[in-house]
Amino acid sequence: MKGIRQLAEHLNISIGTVSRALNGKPDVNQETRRRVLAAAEELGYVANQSGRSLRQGETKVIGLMIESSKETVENADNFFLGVTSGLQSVFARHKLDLIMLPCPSDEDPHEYLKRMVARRIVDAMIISDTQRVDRRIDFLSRAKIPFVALGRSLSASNFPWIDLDFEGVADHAVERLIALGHRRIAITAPSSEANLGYLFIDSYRRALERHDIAFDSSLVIRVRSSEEGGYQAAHELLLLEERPTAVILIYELMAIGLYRRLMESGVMPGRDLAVIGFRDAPRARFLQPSLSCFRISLYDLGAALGRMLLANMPIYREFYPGDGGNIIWPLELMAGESDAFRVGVMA
Amino acid sequence: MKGIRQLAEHLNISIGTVSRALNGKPDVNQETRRRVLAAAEELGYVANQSGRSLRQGETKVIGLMIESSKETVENADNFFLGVTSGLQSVFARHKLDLIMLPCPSDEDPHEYLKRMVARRIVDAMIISDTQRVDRRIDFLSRAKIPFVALGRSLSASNFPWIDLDFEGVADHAVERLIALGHRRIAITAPSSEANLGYLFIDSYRRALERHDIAFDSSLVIRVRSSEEGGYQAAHELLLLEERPTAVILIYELMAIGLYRRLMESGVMPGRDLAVIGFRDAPRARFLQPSLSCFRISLYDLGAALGRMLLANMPIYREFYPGDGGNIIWPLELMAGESDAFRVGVMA
DNA sequence: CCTACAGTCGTAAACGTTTACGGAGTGCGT
DNA sequence: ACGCACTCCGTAAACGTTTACGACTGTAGG
Repeated sequence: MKGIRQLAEHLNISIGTVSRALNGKPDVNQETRRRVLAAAEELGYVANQSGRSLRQGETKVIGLMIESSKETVENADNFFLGVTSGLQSVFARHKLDLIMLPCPSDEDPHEYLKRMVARRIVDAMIISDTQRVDRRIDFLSRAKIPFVALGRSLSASNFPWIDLDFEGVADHAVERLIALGHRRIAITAPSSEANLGYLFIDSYRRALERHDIAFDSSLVIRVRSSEEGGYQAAHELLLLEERPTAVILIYELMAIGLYRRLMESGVMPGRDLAVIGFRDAPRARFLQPSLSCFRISLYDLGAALGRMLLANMPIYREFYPGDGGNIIWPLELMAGESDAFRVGVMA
Repeated sequence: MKGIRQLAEHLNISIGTVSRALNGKPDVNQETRRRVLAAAEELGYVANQSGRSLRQGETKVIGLMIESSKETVENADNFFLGVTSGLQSVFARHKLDLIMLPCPSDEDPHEYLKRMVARRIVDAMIISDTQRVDRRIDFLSRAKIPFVALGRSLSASNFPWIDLDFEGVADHAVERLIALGHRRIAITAPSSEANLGYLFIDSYRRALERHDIAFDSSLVIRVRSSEEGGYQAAHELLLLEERPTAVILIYELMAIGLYRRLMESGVMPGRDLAVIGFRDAPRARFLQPSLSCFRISLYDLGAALGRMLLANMPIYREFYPGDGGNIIWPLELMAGESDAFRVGVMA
């Protein structure tokens, strides 16, 4: 089966009518439409995407750009696959397909994005891992490519994004720990330029000051957000002269390494040191003692991203009237055993 | 910047010449080519992929199909991101782009594949998670779409694939454990139809028989290949009347749950029960005691897949003369502490 | 009987490329 | 002066769709 022309010849109908029948246009006889659909099914005809895209200037494909930097590969922990399901649940309603565009680690993400967009293989883009200043956002805005970002950025004043509620998490974590009697609370921050670090630490600082606890920069541990980073964070914590009684992890995977290093020194998490993590990943779920951490439904997040994207595309806007604005995505604390003690009582 | 026509007008050159200049065709003046390339760079022109694909019937895009079933989402553990890097390292040489095609969990993988292929958004396919009988393989063969599979299958007698050396791993693990004095060795098998389970168990059985140890089907634990599955596997092991002294895990992530359940019953992995895993994932790296497991370089695997695919595409075949055949991918044992004891000596 | 109109369908142009073909110009040998 | 080879470039067709436009029916209303 080659193209629509062969299908039309096989039916003794003009190619225009066949196209209209397949695309559900109104001016075609019911009986004709039935025959066309049946023949298409039988011969396994599917429209050639190149021809269609060329004609109508759209591809019905949405791209999800993911960066395959070494750090992402080690840490992503199915984050993207999880989000993908949610996205697809929304896109399926409009016969849109989702493809993932993995940016090679040796290529500049901005250049990669430009290349993909210029080639017109997608109609719209979802970008993640936004940086504090991120040229991709300016580019997409200027080029008028519909997009939505997973993560805030300072690059443009007004663009569609969803971001996790880092500030809420840091705030909640600090309040919770203080309520449990902690006064000396450490926190980890990413070493990269990702935007989340600033918000996270700022909120932590404000929460402390609200309780008249002085901010101590030696308690902000800058390590990679990975298992190894967690190991190193624990190492640095143990070196502090006045050891903190609690630590907040910006990425819960770090808990795995952190636990390990602590136990090597005979420090028991959940008894000698309270630990709270952020953004639960499947692999941290089995820690012992179980980790208190802030969870997120990747599926729901993906669906929200999808709706917001479509709300920003003229053709689909009408279907998603309320989904235009930005979202700070709330997280829910799953209390575990890793911080279940009061300072001075058990420690 | 719209298309090649605008670029041509801007240069006062015919559109044919511009195209030839950009595509490195021989019959174009050096100076003209230089001007064209400069103008293209300046105006940010990139060829519209739809037009190009339509004309030449190829897209310069390779698709990597991944199934986002629940099990995959929980377990994949960046397996695909790792492989992706290797693939891209090969594809970059030919200006091929890789996209990932996530099959929605509610769609039949075979239908999804057909749809993607019919739409002609990719020139070739990499499929994974091959089943014992897998209609995708017949389809791709018949449709003459170049492809390569990650995983063997019985579906077609001759198609390009790479598969992990399950048999070698099971064999090696059994031999190693027997050398350490073990006689009663349990093994886990997947509950799904994936092909690997059969090979794994078969090889395990043969290795045992080689040492005159009777195959005991109660030692083959069928659970999901996940952390939860590991937990359950341990549970079942503990219920056996004559408890095994060693267990081989088909998926090392299971070790996390397994360890947990064992410790709950006071059974110490690496002292009371030897554990060997398969296909190391980053998240198992931090187990305590460290897990003995068979490693694999995802990058190298991806690169091999890429070469094999190109060797099966007429245009690129010449570049990869030796990469046509199938590969059984060897794995290397990384000895850890989880099986480092002799039966009867320490236990 | 004429007009209007709704329901169908065919025709052809257009989308942005690539490429086969042929033409214009130049240089060279006879 | 002529033919020939070579270099460079323009022309136009083709890829597979979608869709604006108009043509052709049949029917209803006047």
